[in-house]
Amino acid sequence: MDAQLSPRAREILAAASDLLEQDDQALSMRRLAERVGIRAPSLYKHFSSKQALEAALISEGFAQQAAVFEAALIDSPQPLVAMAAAYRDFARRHPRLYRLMYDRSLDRSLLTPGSEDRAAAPALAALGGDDDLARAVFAFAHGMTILELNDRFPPGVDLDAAWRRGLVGLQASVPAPAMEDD
Amino acid sequence: MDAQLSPRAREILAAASDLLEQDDQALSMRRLAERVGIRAPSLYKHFSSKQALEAALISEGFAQQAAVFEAALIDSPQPLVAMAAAYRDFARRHPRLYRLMYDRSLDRSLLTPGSEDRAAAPALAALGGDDDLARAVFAFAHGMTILELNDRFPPGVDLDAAWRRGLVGLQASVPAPAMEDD
DNA sequence: GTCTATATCAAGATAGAC
DNA sequence: GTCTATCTTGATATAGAC
Repeated sequence: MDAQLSPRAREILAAASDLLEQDDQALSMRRLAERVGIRAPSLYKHFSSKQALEAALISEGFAQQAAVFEAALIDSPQPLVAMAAAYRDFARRHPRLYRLMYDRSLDRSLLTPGSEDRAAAPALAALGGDDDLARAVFAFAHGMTILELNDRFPPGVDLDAAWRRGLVGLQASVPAPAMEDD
Repeated sequence: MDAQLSPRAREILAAASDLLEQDDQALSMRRLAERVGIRAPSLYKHFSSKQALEAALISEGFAQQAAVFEAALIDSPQPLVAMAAAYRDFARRHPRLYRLMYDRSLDRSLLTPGSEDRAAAPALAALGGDDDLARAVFAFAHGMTILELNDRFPPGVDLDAAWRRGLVGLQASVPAPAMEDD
């Protein structure tokens, strides 16, 4: 992944990834430079702008999501359930990256081409190619996830139960996988 | 609503509401003061901080949502469908207020007491008091809404269809309203 | 590819006079 | 309740030397 990045740029990106998860304001060009051991203006030799750097982080995030979703699709007898668990888990492990990826509009011209689609493909496959249903499931998963990150559910509630309830309802209309003898 | 606010504070709040929807960075204390016709430091005689002012905007937003949801609950033969339409409509009419209300954690001690619960109550009633299902429906509605605002669906897709698909699935498990002769 | 120096701009907030 | 003056802090980014 990110084959077009220089080794130095990759080091900077790794440092940015660490910084991002520290706290909401941690990722500034100054702090990133300090972390890397150079001065802030030098960063611009590697990334043309902060936005470009963030786009690289986002592309990496999509690649990570794609990997875990593909694993869920292959390994599990209930791909959608496994994918939902993986979705929530990714966001809880990287909450600020998740926000960076989903809280705003994307300038897709800055992303690694195809990275967003690759993350979405396994879910669409699990849903039998039904686009409307895939959008509804995506919305449900994102809603559960971001509302949890934003503390919008009362403390102590059983979010697993809400996830199950939602997935059961949405999944009712999924065509069953084809049998071997069909 | 907001009975504890002075008339002047209410004027300021109305100006803040206008400014907020102008663009993402429009609501600063300086610009707000200019809009109102005073200097920025004077605002602090009316709101103790920018956060307090934002909390007042958020409380107002919840009150507006409560009003439209209550209307949907009373007027419609399909309250959940009507509420979903009202939910989406509110967010599209006030996209930046909607983001302010839902994009981050809330300091609920700054809100008008009960405003958040009042907005949630009609949906819970429409769902027969099933908390898990209410959370799933809330997550679906928020997800559809915020992903639309963030341009996360391909251009030109039929979002009405995705809304219907989601609501139909989730609603399958809603207990039917009691019949007169039950 | 790194540096120093700097431009440019913006933000929230406080002190104290009137 | 308004003002002026100011504090404090922060940000992204560029120019040009080495």
